Amino acid sequence: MGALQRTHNCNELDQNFLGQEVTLMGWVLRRRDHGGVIFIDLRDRWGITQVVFNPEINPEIHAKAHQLRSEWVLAVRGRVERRPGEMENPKLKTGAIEILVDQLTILNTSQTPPFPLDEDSEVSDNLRLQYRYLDLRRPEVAAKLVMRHKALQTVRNYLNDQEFLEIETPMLTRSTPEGARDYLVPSRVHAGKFFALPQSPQLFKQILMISGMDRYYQVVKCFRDEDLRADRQPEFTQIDMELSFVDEHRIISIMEGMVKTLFAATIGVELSLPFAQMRYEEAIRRFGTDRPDTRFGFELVDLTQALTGCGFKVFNSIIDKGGVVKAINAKGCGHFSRKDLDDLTEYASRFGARGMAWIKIKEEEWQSPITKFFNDEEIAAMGQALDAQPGDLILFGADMPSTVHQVLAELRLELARRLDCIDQDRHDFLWITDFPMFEYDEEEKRYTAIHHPFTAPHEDQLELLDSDPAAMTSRAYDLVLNGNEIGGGSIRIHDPEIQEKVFKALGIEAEEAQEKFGFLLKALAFGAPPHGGIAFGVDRLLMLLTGSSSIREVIAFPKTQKATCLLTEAPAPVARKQLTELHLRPDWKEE
RNA sequence: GGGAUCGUAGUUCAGUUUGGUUAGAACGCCGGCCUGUCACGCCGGAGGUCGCGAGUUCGAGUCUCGUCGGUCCCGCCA
Repeated sequence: MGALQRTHNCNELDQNFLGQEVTLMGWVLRRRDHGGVIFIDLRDRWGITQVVFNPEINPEIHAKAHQLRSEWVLAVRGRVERRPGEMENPKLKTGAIEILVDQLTILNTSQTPPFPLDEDSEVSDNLRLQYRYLDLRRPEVAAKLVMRHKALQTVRNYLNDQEFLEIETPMLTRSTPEGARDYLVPSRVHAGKFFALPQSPQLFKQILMISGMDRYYQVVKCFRDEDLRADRQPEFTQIDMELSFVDEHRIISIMEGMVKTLFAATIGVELSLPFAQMRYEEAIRRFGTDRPDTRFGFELVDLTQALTGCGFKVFNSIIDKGGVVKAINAKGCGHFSRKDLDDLTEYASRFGARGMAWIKIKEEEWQSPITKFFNDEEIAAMGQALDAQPGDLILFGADMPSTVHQVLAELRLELARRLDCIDQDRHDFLWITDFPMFEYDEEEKRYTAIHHPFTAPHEDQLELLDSDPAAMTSRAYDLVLNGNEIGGGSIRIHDPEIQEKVFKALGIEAEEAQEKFGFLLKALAFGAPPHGGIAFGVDRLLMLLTGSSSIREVIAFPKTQKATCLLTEAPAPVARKQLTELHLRPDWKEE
C-alpha cells in the first residue's frame, strides 16, 4: 500500500460525491469523542469537512482516532456518505456529507496551540504575531491573504490588458534627499558607502519611460524608516505605475477602470464612474484636509471676515496676527453635556487646539460663554453662514490656518464617529487635484516639495517659480476613499531645464542637484517623453476591502509598533566580524 | 522624543477603587464515562514568577518609582 494521495480539499465535497472513495488531508480543528463514534472536523485552507470514525466499521482505526488532538495533521481515506436524518450542518459548505474513514495516517502531531484557532476569540497581537503561522490557520485571517492575492491578480490582469509591462527595479539603490528617513545598507566592497532601500521606485520608473517602455507597473515593496501607526509599516507594498504620452485625465480614467474592476472582483461592489474630483484648495477650505471623508457633512465655515473687529479678544487678536476663525455646525448636537464638550475640547487639543469655543443654539437664545462678546450683526452673520437652527451646536477653531484646519478636520471625524452617522456601505471615491507645488518648512527655512521634486507644475504658472513659488499648483492627484488616501501620483517634469529650476526653488543648488540627481537630469536630456504615474498603497487598500482596523491584518508577517518582528525576533545583533567586513565600528555597548 | 492604555492559569478576563485568611471564573489541557455530535454531554483533576526590578508597609496582585512588552495617538511619515 503506497502513501495516500490527496484527492479533494476540505471544502468541495457534497451530495454529488456520495459513495466515492476520497482522501483528504488537513488539520484537526475539533474532535467530538463519544466513546463510540468519533467526529473530527478536518480543516485546510479551503474549508472544513467532518470525518467519522465508527468502531463497528473499523475498530483498529477507531482506537487510533481516539488519540487525535487539536492541530494534528492527518490523511484520511474513506467513503463520502450522506449524513443521516436531521444531522446536516447548514453552517458548513460540506455540511450535507461526511467521510466514513477506513484509513488514517497521522502525518504529524502538534503541541497544544497557545491560543484557540477554532473561534474568532480575541487574541492579543503579541501572541498572534509570535505564532503567526498558527494565527494564519484561522479562516478569517487566511481569508484576508486570499483576498490580497485575488486583488493583486485582478490588478495585474487589468494592467497587462492595458499593455503595461511588469518590470523590477533595484532594492539596493542610492539614498536621495527629501522624503522619509532611509533604511541604509552598508557596502562591504566600498568602505564608508551605503545603499538605501527604496522609499519608492520613483526615479527608476521615470527612467523606464525615457527608455521607451511606455507603460510600466510593479507590485513593489517600499521602505521608510519612520514611526509606525495602524496604517503604517516600515515596509509596505505599492502598485506602482508610470505611463508615457499621457496627461492626468488619461491616467485618472485608466485608474478608475482599474479600481472598478478591483472592487467588482474582490467584494462584488459595482462602482459608478467617473469618481468625483476636487481641487486641493476646496478640500482644505471645506474639510480642513486633503483627504476628506465626504460621507457626511459638518463642513468648515469661514467666519474670519464676519468676526473681524468683534468684541471677543481671543478671536480678534488671532485674526490680527493673520489667523482665521472657522466653525462647524454639529447639526442636532445642542444637547451635548458639559462633559461631552470637555471631551471634545481635550480631543481637539491633541491636534494643537489651545481651546475650543462653542455655542449651543437654543430656541430662545444662543447659549455659550462667548455669546456676550458678539453684537446682533455678528450673530446674524454667523447664524446665516452656519445655517444655525435650534438644537445645533457650533464648534469654533481659531488659530493659524493649518492648526484650525487640522483641528476641525479631526473634530468632524470624531463627531461623525460619536454620532455613528457614517454610512458604512458607501464608497466615496474622490480625486484631489491641483496640490500646491511647495510648502515652506519653518525649521529648514526653505521650500519643500508637497508631492516630490519631480512633479510637474502647471505650465501657465512657470514664471511663478522665481517670484512666488508658494502660489504654484502642481499636476499631482491623490485618490481618496472614505477619507483614506489610497493612491497618489503626478505628471512629471520631462524638461531638464524646468527640473533644474524646481531644484533651485527647493534650495537644492545646481552642484548638489548634479551630485544627487545627475543621472536623472542627464537622462531627461536624451529625449524624455511626457510622462506621469501613480502608486496605490496595497496594504491600505486591502485594509479597507477587508474591513480591517490595521494593515497588519492584511500583511502575512507584519511588524509591531516598535518595528520588530515577534516571529523571528528581528532586528537582532550580528557577529562582530560582519560589522568589520562592512567597515562599521560599533559605538553601542556590547552584551 | 512625547501622551494614553493594557499586562493576573495555556487563552480570555474578574479581583486593584478602600493593602489583610488559601488569587477566582469560563474556555482549553489531562484522566474517566458516553454510538450521531458539530461550541457534543456528564464526572473528576492538574495548572499562577499577578510582565520584571526596586521602594513604602507588620503585610503588596492592589500604593509609589523605574523598566520591558502589546496597542492607540502626537511629533515624524504621503
